[in-house]
Amino acid sequence: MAELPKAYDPAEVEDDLYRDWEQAGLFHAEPDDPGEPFSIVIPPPNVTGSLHIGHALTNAVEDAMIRHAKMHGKNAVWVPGTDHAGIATQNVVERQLEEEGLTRHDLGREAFLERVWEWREESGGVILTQLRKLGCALDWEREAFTFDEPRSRAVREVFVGLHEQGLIYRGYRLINWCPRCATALSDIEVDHEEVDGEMAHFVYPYADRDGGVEVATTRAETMLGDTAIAVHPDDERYTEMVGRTVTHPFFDRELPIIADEHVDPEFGTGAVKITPAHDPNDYDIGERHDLEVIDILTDDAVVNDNGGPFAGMDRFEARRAVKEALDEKGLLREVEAHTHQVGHCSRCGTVIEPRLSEQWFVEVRPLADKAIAAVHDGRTRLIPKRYTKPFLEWLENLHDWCISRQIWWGHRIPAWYCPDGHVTVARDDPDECAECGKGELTQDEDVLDTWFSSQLWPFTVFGWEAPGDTTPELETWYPTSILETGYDINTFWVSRMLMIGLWFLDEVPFEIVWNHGMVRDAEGKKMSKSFGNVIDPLDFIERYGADALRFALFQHCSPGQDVPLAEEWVEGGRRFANKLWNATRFALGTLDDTKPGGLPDADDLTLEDRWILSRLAAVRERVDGAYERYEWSIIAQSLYHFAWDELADWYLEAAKVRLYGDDETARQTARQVLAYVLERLLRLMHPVMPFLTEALWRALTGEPGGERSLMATEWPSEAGRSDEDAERDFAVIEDLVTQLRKFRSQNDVAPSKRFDVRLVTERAELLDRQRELVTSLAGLSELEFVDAVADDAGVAKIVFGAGEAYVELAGLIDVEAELARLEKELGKAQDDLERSQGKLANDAFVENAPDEVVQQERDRSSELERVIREVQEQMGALRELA
RNA sequence: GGGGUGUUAGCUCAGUCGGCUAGAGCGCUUGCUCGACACGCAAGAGGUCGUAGGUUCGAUUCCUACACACCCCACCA
Repeated sequence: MAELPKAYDPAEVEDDLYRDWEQAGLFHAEPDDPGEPFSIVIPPPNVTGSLHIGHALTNAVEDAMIRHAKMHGKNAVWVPGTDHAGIATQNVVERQLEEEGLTRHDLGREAFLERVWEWREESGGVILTQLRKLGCALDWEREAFTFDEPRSRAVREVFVGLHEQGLIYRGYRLINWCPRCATALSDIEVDHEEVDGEMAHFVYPYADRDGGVEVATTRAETMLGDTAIAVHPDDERYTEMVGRTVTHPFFDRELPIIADEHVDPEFGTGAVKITPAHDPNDYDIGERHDLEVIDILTDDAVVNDNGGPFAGMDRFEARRAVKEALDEKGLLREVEAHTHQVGHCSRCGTVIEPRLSEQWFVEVRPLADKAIAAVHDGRTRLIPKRYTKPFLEWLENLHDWCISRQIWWGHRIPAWYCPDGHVTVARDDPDECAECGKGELTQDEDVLDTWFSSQLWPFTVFGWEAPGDTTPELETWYPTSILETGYDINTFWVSRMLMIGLWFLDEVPFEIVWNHGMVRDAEGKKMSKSFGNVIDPLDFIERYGADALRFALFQHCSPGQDVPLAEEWVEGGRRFANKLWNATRFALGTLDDTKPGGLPDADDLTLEDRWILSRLAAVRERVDGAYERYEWSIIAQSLYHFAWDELADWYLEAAKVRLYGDDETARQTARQVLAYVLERLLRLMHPVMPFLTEALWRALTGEPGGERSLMATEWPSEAGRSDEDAERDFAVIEDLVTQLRKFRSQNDVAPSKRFDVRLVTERAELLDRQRELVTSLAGLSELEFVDAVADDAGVAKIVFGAGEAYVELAGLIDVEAELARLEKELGKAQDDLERSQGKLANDAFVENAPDEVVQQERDRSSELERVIREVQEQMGALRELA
């Protein structure tokens, strides 16, 4: 094998390795492949997107799961694909048009859609290419798109099916309207944010007497659509007013005062203005009392003709104008500051307008009930468990789902209207009205919520297009083994997949929902463009390597916990990769032609061999356990600790005695053990750092790659060998060596300077056998075992767990030089102390400086006093010696 | 308003069933070109485990209350 370069250069190997795996078919699986089925479907990223750090986390984790499963001999498949992401994608293309000074309406529906498809063809696949950079073992032959032909057929089938079952209906309802996107949204596409606003109080004058009813509102302009005043039925203040009317200040309209349980008498004046067209509660009240509904806004939230003198004003402009007009009429009472929650469009941030509108809905209750049952009886489990409760509560309180969107990019609603207004919902485009037989049908202009198609993902990717469909893929891989995703889309996506999967396939789409956290910056803050703390994973991959990024993510990733990420962590990942690279380089330089294989005869194993094999068994067990619980941080940290601290720092150093010695048998034993341990470690690490381990494994084993890749090897389920005796004995060595090194460091004995040690120890027999090891690791010349050593100023006594070590100081320490050094140290400390005490003696300082600063100075003084005492003691001892 | 999470070293986090001297990375200090690695080696400093109680032989770990921080959900104008 060619010699490895001195440092690991990820860019040099990553792309080639990926291509090699792919060409060898290691990413691909067929239903009839051997092994227990294991499947994951990728949370399809938006075609618009480019890889962000959240994708990197999800996909690194899923990749590790897939590689782990494959190494366990499972028939593992990971299906890639993208989401057409209705509004998000449409917005992107609309923004492009804007730069050309165009709107989608200038192009018209067809040309616009062509344009979006074009754009998707050009740049829509970028994100998938980026996933390759991360190392993802995705089965590219199975790539799917939520808006491709097979998926579209399934969407249509599901829509028509639910409609036939009466679970999809069209109706006038109050929905969330985004005036910028000009479309309806579902409840969860609205983000509530606290906003500082105003609560305006004003009076509706009674129609038939003096005075009036005071009401309060944060959205004054809605009063243009008010059609009643409501009070609580038991509110005595208003009892006699119920049934009377007030007059509208701007219109020739009388509003009845009605009684409704919904009103909270404690809040405000206890009287509420009712705007059925623009407030969900008011709408319900309007239904109960059969109130008139007056819509006062246009699609883009401008006051319409119903707003009389305010028509043409933007809603916020109208808000001010209405208040002014009320004030002029002497009806405005007070305007108080009021912070409240305001809904914003989750796609563009525009303030949402509740609005009455005709839309398509899914009646979710029956579907949700099935999902609830599945979670209750454990057919689907959420990890961590704590997400279960909010998940269930959400399902229990679910309102019907508004699925129609007034945009163009998406699955067109398969409903047609005849001139008489009859509705035909059909699997195939109809020629005539199902009700009256008339032709000249026009299709509904709207498209479906993007989540309506992505909810079908876990089975449409396996070929499901209609109820009853079965394919080998479905039979093998559905339900999927695990659904891994951020907790932020449990409601958007996970819940809907669960509901619809149960409804149409009568089976949960996944047994486990494993939630990772959100990637944060180094301070634990949310990453956002406005903060400027966004990390670009591709940039990091380029600079540090995919494995370094992956490792940094894994290190902090445990169920449900947010993952802090900073450049230093990724740098740490690269350092670790480099460490392993160099450990392997060392091995290659010393192994000669020895390839990894089995272990030598147990009789030939030395203490350090038995120890590292035992540690290997331990880390393997720990990693296996952590995999069962998906505790990535434990997996990463255990591997790190084993590879760096135990293998590199201790075992390699210990093995050098034999590897560089001249006992051929011993050398061969060391080589075999080293090759064995390293090879097993690379396997254990492969799911976490696939590129690095693959490159090193090929160098180590001489295997050619392709089908004979590390990726295709078996998980080392039996690696290592537990050995308590070896662990206990090696701990004695570690302890002694560490204490001796400490002595060396504290006394400034040069690392190259060897010295003699006499030991008084209960483990003389062990240490005598391991004399060479100890001497080598601690840099000793002689090791002598004695029964006792008399107290003597010239001898240092070093205590360790199994006894004491004694070192002659004479000749070891350069007394003069050491005294000079200490003299200098003492001088500096005394100067510092003098200055510090001077400060403290200064009353002005003590009086005026902040308490903590004064305290700091006091602490400093006493610390300096302590240092001075210690240095003086040391100098005393040294003088005695000289 | 409801629900949840967290509070451990300067920073970011581990800490499995309550039990040896509470760990890691980064940062910091000191010394080292020791035949893999200065992307390194060795040694070190640094923690009243948020506060107050309780259970226990023993609590960072379990319970209660409180404080602070963060997150999610929610149609009180």
